[in-house]
Amino acid sequence: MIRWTEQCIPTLRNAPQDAEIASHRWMLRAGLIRKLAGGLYTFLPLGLRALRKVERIVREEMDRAGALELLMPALHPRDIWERTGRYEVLQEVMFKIHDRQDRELVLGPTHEEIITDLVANEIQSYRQLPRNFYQIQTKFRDEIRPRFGLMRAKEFIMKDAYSFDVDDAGATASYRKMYEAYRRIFERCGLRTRIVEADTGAMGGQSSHEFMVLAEAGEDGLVECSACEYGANLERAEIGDQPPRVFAEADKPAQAVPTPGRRTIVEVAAFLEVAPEQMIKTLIYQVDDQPVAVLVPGDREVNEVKLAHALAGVTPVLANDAQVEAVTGAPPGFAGPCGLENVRLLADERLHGLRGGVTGANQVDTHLVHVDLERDAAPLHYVDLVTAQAGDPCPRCGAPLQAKRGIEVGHVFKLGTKYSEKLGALYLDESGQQHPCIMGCYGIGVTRTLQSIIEQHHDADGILWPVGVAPYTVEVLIINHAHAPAVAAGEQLARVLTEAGLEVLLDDRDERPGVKFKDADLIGLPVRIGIGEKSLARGMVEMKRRTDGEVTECPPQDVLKTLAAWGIAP
RNA sequence: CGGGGCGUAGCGCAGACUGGUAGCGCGCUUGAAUGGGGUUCAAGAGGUCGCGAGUUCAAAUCUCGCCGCCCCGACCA
Repeated sequence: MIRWTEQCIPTLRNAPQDAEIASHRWMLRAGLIRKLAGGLYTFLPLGLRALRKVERIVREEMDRAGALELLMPALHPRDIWERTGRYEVLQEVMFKIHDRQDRELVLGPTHEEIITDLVANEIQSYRQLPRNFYQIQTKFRDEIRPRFGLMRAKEFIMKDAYSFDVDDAGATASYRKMYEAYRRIFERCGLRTRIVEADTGAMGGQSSHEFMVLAEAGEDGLVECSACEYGANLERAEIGDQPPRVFAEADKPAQAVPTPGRRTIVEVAAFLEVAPEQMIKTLIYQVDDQPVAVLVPGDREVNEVKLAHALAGVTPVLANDAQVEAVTGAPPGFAGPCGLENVRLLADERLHGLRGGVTGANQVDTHLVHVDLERDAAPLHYVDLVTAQAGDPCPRCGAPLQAKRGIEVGHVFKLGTKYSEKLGALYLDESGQQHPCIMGCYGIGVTRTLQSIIEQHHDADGILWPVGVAPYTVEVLIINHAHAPAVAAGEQLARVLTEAGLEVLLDDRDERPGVKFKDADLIGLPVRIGIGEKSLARGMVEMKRRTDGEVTECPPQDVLKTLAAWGIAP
C-alpha cells in the first residue's frame, strides 16, 4: 500500500501547450511523465509502474514462447555497422559519439548486428538451434521530428527478439510463434490491434507484419478490406485489378494542344476540361545518376517504396528542374511518355490499355490529347507504382478497401540470411556442411505501447487503465479527511486489500472531495473505493469501476468478493 | 534541411507596437471556515523576463548573435 501523501503524483489541472494528442496530454496531466527536452522524457513513479507492467507482460509472453532474455550494450563500435553496410543506411538516424581515443561509437538504433555477431561466435552446430534471443532495452534514434510524447521519441524502450533457425520451415515456425506471442501481449495490454502486411524498410528481409493500434493520431496509413482479412500498410498495400482507362474520342490520333503556363495536373485538367484521372502524370526520377520516367494516373500519387522495389532497391530521387529539362526538352510540367527517348520508362499498372489520355508533349506550354499509350509511346513495362487509397479494389477479393490510421506498436520480420551471411553466423549441419542461420527479428515499442494504451483507453476525465497495466489496481479514497472514522476505515481497508495481495493507492490527502474525485478519474485506476461518512454510517463503502462507471455499495469485508466478481483477483 | 511561431513564477497566459525596473488565473505556504465532484476568506512565498552582446540616463520591451521548444513542409511537376 502506498499513501498519496507519500507518493509523487503531480497531477496538472491543465496540460502544457505542446501536448498535441490525447494520450500525451493525459500522461502529463496524470503525472506519468515529464519532458526533459524534445523526444526525451522522465518516467515518474506512476508512469514507471505502468511501464513495468507492460514489460512484465512482454517478458512473460516471450518466455512462454521460448525466447531467451539477454541484454546487449547500447553503445556499439562503428565497425560492426560497417560490416553489414548499414552504417550507410542508418547513419542519418544514428547518434554518434567519440571516446577519448577518438574511436567512433554509435548509440544503437536496433541490434541485429550485435546479436548476429554474438551468435556467430557462440553457435556452431545445428544442435544449438533453433534459438530466439530477446532483450528489453533503450534504443536511440535521431528522429527527424520527435513528437506526440512517447510516440516518436529520440530515446525509447524496445523489446527486440531475434530468431536463428537451420531452415526456412524452422524460420517460419519461429515467426509464427512470435506472431502469436504478439497477439497475446497486445491483448493482455488491453489493446485492439490490426495486423497488416508491411514493408521491410531498412531492416531488409522478405516479409513482415505490423501490429497497428488503430487511432486517428497514428502516424502510419493503412488499408483494410471491407470484406476479407486483407490489411496492409500504405507503403506496401497492393491494389486489385481495375478496368483499363478508356476515355472519350479514344480513336482519334494524338494531337498537340497549347496549354500556356499550365503545369500541374489540376491546372491542365481544368484548362482542357478533362478529369485528372484521364491524365498521365510523368515524373522524372534520378536513379543511380540515370534518369527514369515514371508514369502514373493523374489522380494518383507515386509510392516511392514500391518504386524503389521496382528499381531493385535503389532509392529514387526526384530530378531537379535542370535534369527534367535535359531529359524531356521542356521545363517541368510538360513531360510525357510520347517521344521520350534514351530514358527508362516505368508505368503504373492502371495505365495499361489507357486510351484517350492527356499528357505532356515534352515541349513548353504544350500537352497531347487523345493519347493511346500502346499506340503512341514506346513499349512500356507496367508495375504497381501508386499508393492505395480508400475505394480501391482489394487485391485478394476485389471488395473496396478502407483507409485507416494506425500506431505501429509491433513489427515482425523474416530476415533470411542477410545478416548471418555478412557477420558469419554459420552452423554445421549433420553432414558437416556449413550454412548461414535463417533469421527473424521481432520488435515491440514498449514505451509507445504504453502510450497507445492510453490513446485507446481514456475519456473526458482521464485515463481508463486496463487492469493488467494499471500502476495500481485499487484506489481507496477517504472522502472527508476530517472525519476520523472514515480515515480509520480507509486505512484499515487499504491494509486488508494490500495483505490480500492487491496493489493499493490510498488517497489520504486533506483535500476537498471534489479534488480527490477529479484526480481519481484522471489517474484512472481500475477501481475506486470511496470511504465516506454517509455510507459508512450504513456500514458500507462505495465501489466504482472506472471503465464503465459501474457503482455498488458493500460492507468493507465484502470488497474482495466484489472485486472478484468484477474479474479483479489479487 | 526549408518555412512559420514561441521562450515572462510549477502550469496556462498578459505586459512588448509607444523603453521607466513585472502582473493575472490556477497551483504552492500559513491561518480560519468548510467538508460527497477542482469550496471560500485572509495573509504570504516564488521570476537571472532563454543566453550573450549592443543601443540608451534607463531594456522583458529596440538591434544583432546564439540556444531551446512547438507546428507545418521536405520537392507528386
